[in-house]
Amino acid sequence: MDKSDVVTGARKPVTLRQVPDITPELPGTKPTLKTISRLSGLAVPTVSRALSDAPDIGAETKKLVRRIANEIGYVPNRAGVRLRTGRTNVISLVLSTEHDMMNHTARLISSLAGALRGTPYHLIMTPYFPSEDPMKPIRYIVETGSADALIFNQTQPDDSRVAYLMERGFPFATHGRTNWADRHAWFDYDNTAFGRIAVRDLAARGRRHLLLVAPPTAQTYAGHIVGGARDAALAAGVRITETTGYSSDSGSDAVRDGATASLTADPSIDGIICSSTSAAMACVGALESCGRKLGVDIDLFAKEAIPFLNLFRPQIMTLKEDVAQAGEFLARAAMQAIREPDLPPLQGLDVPRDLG
Amino acid sequence: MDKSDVVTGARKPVTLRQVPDITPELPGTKPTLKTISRLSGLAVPTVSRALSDAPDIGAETKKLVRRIANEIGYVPNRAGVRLRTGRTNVISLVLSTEHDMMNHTARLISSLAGALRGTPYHLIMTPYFPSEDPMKPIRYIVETGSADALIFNQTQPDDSRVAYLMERGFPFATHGRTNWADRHAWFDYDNTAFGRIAVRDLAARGRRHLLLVAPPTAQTYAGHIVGGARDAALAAGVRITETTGYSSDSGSDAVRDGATASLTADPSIDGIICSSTSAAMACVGALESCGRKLGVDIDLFAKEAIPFLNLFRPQIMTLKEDVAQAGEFLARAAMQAIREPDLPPLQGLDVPRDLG
DNA sequence: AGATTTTTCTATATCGATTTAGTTTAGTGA
DNA sequence: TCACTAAACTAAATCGATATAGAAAAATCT
Repeated sequence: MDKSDVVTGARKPVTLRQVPDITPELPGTKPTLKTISRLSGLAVPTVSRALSDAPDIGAETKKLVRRIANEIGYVPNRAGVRLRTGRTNVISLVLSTEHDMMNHTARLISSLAGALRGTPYHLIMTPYFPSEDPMKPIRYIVETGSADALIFNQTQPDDSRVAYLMERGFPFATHGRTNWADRHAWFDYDNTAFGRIAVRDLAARGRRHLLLVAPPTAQTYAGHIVGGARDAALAAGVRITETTGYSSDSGSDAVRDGATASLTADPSIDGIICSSTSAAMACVGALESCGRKLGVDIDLFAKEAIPFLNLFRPQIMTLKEDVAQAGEFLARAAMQAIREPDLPPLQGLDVPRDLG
Repeated sequence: MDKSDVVTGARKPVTLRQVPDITPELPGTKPTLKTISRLSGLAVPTVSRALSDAPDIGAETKKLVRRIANEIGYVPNRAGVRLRTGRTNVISLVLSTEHDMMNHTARLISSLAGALRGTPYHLIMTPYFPSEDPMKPIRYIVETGSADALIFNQTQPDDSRVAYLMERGFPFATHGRTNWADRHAWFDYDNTAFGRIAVRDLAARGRRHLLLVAPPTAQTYAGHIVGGARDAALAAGVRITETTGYSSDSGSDAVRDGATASLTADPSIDGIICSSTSAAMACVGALESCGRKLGVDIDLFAKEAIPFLNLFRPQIMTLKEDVAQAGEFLARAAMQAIREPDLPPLQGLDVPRDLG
């Protein structure tokens, strides 16, 4: 027996009559709840509640309303919803405009956008410039309520943005972990594994002294790479030199010059580990200018988001970071943080497989 | 004499008294016009009109209202404005998720975002998938009114998106021209000049038979490149072969295979022109696999958004396309299309300077 | 002086959706 | 049969900003 047949003491529900008039009054006018109200003869709030499947609306009524809504192509007005409920249906991707980040970021954007297809959420970009306070865009979004959730990257261990958002209970997901990783949503590439694999594979090729061109130490993942590399170096009995004065984010020229200096200062270096594509290209420039032969008397191990480096030099040893996976995960994590704030936050680690 | 002193027959304006109470009632509550209304003793519409500098509000009143607004950090609620006026303060960048997302688009995004800083406009991304109708996202934005203007690229001569938007009078700006270029806002790289310079520079190096790896013919700029190249080829007396079966957008593998076939089929080819970075890299792969020596018995001329190719192979002849300039221009063009629909649309051409 | 004009402000309605507090109707129990 | 309850609605208020119409006060004109 259908639940809707059990009517015990009830007001007569509306009869499922024919829709009187489908043609909208003004052709250029978008349908609203009022349009459906007029067409169905029901009050506007009834229509609203019917569409949101509220328990105090009759089954036949819901069916009628949904049919009309479908036929006239009703889509809720976002400004109306936002004004009344505060829900924006917007997820903001906050990103640095630093160019180094950009090819990575472009992939992230497209995968985030893809994951939000079919959901009511839109993706907006809130850029900030490396020269200004990273807190600024975050505060702006939270204070103006211009998004339901935030996604951002370049996390630091004691990231002030994360602290701020957790304190306020504002939904967010990060690309990269923090000291409070157990308490918020994140997705991360397993950079510890990257560091470990890099050292192991280089050691397996007989390299004994590795130059590690890591990210700036402020970033959480720099620690991961260094940690993984050190562990593996101990195990394999190889030596590691961490760069000082330049990092994988320093820009091509700085890395090239820095690496050249490092290689000249210590000719025993026979392997390089790079955490970014552009740093890897700069290092190739450096080692070739020092007269070293890649794959012969020195090896280079690098991480990349796009299969590019092996077109550049087939000898480079590479590990792929699947940014598309990150985007898809972060979109889901952000939506869950919005809709189910009490559930444990989604967390995901992309563990690279060593194909070497 | 101050204009505000000329009071000829007027209602007594409000006295510029001290603000009675600055503390907002509930600390977590964002200030609205109502807050300013309460603090100033003025009606809400008066406050609104004062802030928008309406002519029927007294100078002292405006000063008072602005001061309070500043002190309590008033920011207009976007949903309120949007609901009432229909203005979204949003500009949508519509882009394909497939294309050459890596360099080009990423730069475009960051420069667009930069140009919109300090304006009330936000940038949202509306991606579409190559498999689906390019009209779909456009129609969605226009019909749901989710942006005030659109920006998109990959224009075709008789672009249906442009036709649709012009017909409806919806503000937009394109990266790339169309048949109706005189009637809408656009920014374009002068690809005719690119084609011309490429041929001339290759001819100057003694190359006599050039392979042109152009974009898909559907795109407007493909015609420009081909046109420029043909003209210059006539003038210089060199031969041009346009690729068939593959274009600069076909993907690295397809370009590599195609170019290999072309070079094998016609060994007289001693120069290649590429309109994209990835195609250029693929062509290098092809020519090297044919045993040709870049810069010695064959030359390659390519366009790139980021100085990358000369790290890859210093012998590649390159011309730079300044995408940042495009982003900045398109942002301004879109804003003008919104605010001054009757002014002639902004149009800009980036003419490359030949440094060869 | 009285009517008119000007300036400056207020009252009210509105955009679209949703929440809260009723109201109607039909069936139930005594 | 009559109060009582449950179900299924409707009415009114609200979110924040703004457009429109109208009202109050001061200066000007006749």
